[in-house]
Amino acid sequence: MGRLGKFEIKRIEDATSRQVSYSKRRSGIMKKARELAVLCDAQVAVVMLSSTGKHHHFCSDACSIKGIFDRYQQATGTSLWTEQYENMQRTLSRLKSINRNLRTEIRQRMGEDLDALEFKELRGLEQNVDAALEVVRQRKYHVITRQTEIYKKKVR
Amino acid sequence: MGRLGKFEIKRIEDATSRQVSYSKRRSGIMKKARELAVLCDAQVAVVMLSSTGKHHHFCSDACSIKGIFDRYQQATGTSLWTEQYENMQRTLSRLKSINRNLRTEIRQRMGEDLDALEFKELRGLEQNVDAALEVVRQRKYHVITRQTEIYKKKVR
DNA sequence: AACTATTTATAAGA
DNA sequence: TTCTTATAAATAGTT
Repeated sequence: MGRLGKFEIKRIEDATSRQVSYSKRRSGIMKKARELAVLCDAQVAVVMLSSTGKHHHFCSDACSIKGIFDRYQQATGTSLWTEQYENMQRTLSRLKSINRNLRTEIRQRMGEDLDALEFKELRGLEQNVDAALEVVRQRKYHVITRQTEIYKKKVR
Repeated sequence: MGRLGKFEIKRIEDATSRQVSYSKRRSGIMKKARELAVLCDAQVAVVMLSSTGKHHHFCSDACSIKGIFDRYQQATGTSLWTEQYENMQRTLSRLKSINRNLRTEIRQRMGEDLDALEFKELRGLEQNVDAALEVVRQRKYHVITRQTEIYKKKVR
C-alpha cells in the first residue's frame, strides 16, 4: 500500500526505484510547469538529464528552448553565450580591419594605391622601400655567392 | 476557506491572484526540481520568466545553467549555438592565418625574415621591390611638382 | 504571511 | 510499464 510515512530527500540507492521515481516525478514537474505557464502567463523551460543518460525537456510557448534561454539571458543581463559570441564578433572585425590595413600597406609597398599619400609619406615610403631593396639585393648576392662556392667545391 | 472545488487550468485573469499563484507555484516547482535532482541523481535546469518581467531559475549541480544546457545539447545532438560558434571559430583562424601571411609578406618587403627564401624568390622579390621603388619615386616627383606649381600660382 | 479545505502528487505494492 | 491506494504535499481562496 501507499506511502507509510514522511520520506527523506536523498539519493535513492536502488537503481530501479530511482528510475521509477525519475519517471513519475518528471511527469509531475512537466505538468506543474505547463500549469504555471498557462495559469500565470509565464514562460517556462525545464531541461532534465537523468543519471541513465536520458533527457527530457518542457518548454512553454512555441517550444523553442533556445528562444526562452535567449529571453532569459536578456532579462537577467547575464550573458551565457552572448558574451562569448560578442567577444568573437569583436575579435573578428578587429582582425578584418587589421587585415585591410596590412593589405593596403602591401599594395603601397608595391606602388599601388598611392593617391592617398602625401609627400612626406611618399618620401618615407620611398626611403623604406629603397632600404629594403638594398637588403634584399645583398641577401640575394649572399645566397648566390654561397651557392657558387658550393658548386665550385662539388666540381673540384 | 480552502479550495472549494476542482480548478481549471487557464490563465488567471486577476493580476494579483496571478502573481500570487506564480509565486506559490514557482517555489513548488523549484522544490520539486531540487527533489528530483537529489532523489534521482539527475541534472535539472528550470528557467522562468513571469509576465511581470521577473525571472527565476533553478539549477542542480554547480548551478551553471550554461553547463546543463551544453550537456543537454550534447545529449540531444541538437546544436543550438554550437554550429554558429564553430563557424565563427573557423572564420577566426582563417583570418588569423591570412593575417600571419600578410605580415610575413610585409616583413620580407622590408628586408626582414629573408632566410627562408631561395634565390629565385629573392630575385623575384628584388625585382618587385625595385619596380615598386620606381613607381613610388615617380609618384613622389609628381606630387612635389604639383605642389611647387600650386605654390608658384599663389605667389604670382 | 498564515490558515485550511481540498485537490494533487507520489511511494510502495501488485 | 501501468494501476491502485494510503498518505504526504501542494495550493486556491480566505483572513
